[in-house]
Amino acid sequence: MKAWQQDQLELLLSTKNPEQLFQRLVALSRQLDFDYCAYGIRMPLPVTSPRIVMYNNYPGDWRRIYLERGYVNVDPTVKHGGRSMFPVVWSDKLFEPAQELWEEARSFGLRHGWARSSFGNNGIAGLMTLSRAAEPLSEIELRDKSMMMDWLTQAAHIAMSKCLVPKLMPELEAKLSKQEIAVLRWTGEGYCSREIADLMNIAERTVNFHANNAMVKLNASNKTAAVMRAAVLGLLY
Amino acid sequence: MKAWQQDQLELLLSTKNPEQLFQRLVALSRQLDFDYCAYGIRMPLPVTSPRIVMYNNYPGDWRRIYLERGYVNVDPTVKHGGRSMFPVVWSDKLFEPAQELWEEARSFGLRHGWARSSFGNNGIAGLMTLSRAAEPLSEIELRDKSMMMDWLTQAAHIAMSKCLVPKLMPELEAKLSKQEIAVLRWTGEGYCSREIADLMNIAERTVNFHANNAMVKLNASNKTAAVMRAAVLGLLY
DNA sequence: CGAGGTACTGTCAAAAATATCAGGTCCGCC
DNA sequence: GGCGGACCTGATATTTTTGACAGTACCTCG
Repeated sequence: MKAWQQDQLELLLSTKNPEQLFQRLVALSRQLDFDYCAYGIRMPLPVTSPRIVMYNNYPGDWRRIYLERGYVNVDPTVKHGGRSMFPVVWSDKLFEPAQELWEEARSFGLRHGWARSSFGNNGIAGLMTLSRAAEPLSEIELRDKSMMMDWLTQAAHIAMSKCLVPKLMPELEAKLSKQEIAVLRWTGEGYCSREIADLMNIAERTVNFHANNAMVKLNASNKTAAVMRAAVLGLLY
Repeated sequence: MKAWQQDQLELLLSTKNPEQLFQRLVALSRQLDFDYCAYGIRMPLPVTSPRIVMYNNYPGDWRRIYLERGYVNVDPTVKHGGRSMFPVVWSDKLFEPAQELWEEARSFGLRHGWARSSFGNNGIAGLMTLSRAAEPLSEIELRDKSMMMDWLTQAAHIAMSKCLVPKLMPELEAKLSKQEIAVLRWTGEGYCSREIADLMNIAERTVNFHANNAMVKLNASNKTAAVMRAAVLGLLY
């Protein structure tokens, strides 16, 4: 369990293939005495139906059921993770709004678990879940291991993001020029082209020109979409 | 150094006063053998000049100089932190683009340091910096402590965010209705009111009505600003 | 049962954004 | 010395947004 961190993080980051990367996460989870590891990652776009990818080593049947019934939209751990970076331990109370899911999960041996989300500067969100059938998570165990569990969550996020961005989030690779960024910023602040032209001491036509270029680069169909995309992708800071 | 985590995190979270909270961070930094601790937090709005708050226990003169010269806009650790959640160790190479800052910092005893940024689901960014005059950070030290440094970064982010949001980011407290969120989502996707009306099976006027309510709640002067604010604040997921 | 919140709808005129046309300079890099 | 990129500008026609007017319908909670 020693010599984690540096070495392990570099190893994770050097893994190009997401499946292979996930297998390494599973191995690390096992070192922390968790049979199951699940990692879900959500891209920030499109906002109306964010792209979500999930990896886990759950029993095949449970994987299928979870997917088929769209449990991801009900799962209280997912809901919690979306709103808070605070770790949660599975409990009856937590799963109260999703009895069915909870009972079924347990029937597959997913009885005791822990989950924590992570966020990056690019709008990508991740959720790490560690679980097992046998031993409940005691206070003492959490005291001893939570730091490594947190580390694993962070490491997984960084490595998985890096590995999945090129395929799943090509807009993130867009390079906006300084003027384009400035125009998008002011636009997002609510100023109209005319006002921005005054602020930047350029012609209104030029403001629209930059805005248009940004729209093309971000594959957005209008200014509002361009501003939003740039914003959620962290391109404006 | 034991019994960190749970207890400490709860202690940090229970601290309402940011200055007092920071003093606790300083104490924890000391336990990790760092004389200096600095924590900077950046609110996501307004995008044209994000509100930034900094806490540190640096010598008074250095604090003043850093502020006066606007070093925050030049500081390579800040720049790095804004783009990556990866930790960095201070080095000549890192500070190459800001020689002046680097030399002056060292003259104040800020010779060896480490920095790491953190991000939340609400667009708030944080940067933790741990530093000291005497010993350089060795590989071995990092191996032993980096996990706790990471933990401290995360904990500081969560605690500081919670503590500063009410004063610095009131928009974050806005509660948007389902319909308002739906309208903002589609708007951010680039659809115009007419199209959204069809998608949602309501009148165009109603779409505008919801959009307008969202604008009021978010204190935005037009739809574009409303969408952007909701997006960066993580209100659309 | 009334109050308050959410959802929903209508019309009209002014203001802004978008599409599309066609140009120009300045800079660093190969 | 040319080439690509960022930067800058003009005019016009069409679509969209915004703001301000004024309402109805439903549900929940006290």
